[in-house]
Amino acid sequence: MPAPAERPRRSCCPVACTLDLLGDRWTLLVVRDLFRGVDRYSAFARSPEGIATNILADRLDDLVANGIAERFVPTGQKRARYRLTDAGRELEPLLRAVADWGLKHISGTEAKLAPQPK
Amino acid sequence: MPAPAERPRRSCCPVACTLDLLGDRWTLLVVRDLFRGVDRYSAFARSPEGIATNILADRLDDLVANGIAERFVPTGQKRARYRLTDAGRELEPLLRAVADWGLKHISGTEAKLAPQPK
DNA sequence: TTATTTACTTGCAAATCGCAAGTGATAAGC
DNA sequence: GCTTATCACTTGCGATTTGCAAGTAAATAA
Repeated sequence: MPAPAERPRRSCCPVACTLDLLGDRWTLLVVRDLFRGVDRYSAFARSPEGIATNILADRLDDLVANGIAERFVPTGQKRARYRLTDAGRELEPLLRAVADWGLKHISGTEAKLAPQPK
Repeated sequence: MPAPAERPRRSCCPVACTLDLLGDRWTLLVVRDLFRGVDRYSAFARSPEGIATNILADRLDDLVANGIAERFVPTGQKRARYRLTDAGRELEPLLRAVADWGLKHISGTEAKLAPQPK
């Protein structure tokens, strides 16, 4: 039972609807990792924030269900990987705005966000 | 006991830290209303998403505690009002990015965000 | 002076979170 | 080829948070 998933829409406001998909403490961190090129389950789990594995599984499912990320298995391999969809990639300005605000207004924050190395 | 309040910081990532303050389903909607000039408790509660009053009280407290909004009582009046601080006003690009993404990628969303009519 | 509204608070059940501990498949080492 | 470690999850469960409904005291309106 995922958290930011298919709930009844609260209003037709684009802010409210986007928050229905991304509005929680973890989803955007997974998206941030996807932007950094993280693509394996265990790698997301190793991020410094220490997401619990059940939550990670939920969030990845949500992101896939909502068309922001996709799960795939590279040919010749067996283990799953994740990558951003086009819609997911278009979250970059949003993510950047979040990072910029944090850098400016929360002391002790450090930049590290880089565009996908590839 | 507010939700997105003074928790131990999860990491020094500006995205994570910003999410510690704004990462839930309601906080940014209250900020959106503040941008629209909504300033009274009852008016926030009347927004179409229908925030529960206990949650509204919590979120307003959080926003004030985190320096994003401030509570004030106009001279000659008795009832409280709320307004954005400078830091809060600088959330505009973030809010706009959230709205833009929703408008583009979630069907049925309608724009309405306008700069504070002042 | 009485009735409304406003700005909250309180109680409580249901949903979600976060931790710890599995589990079975895959890959690595010998 | 066999053993061991890693990976991608799932499960259980207590603690926290949510969301609904109802209540309250102060302020404003009638």
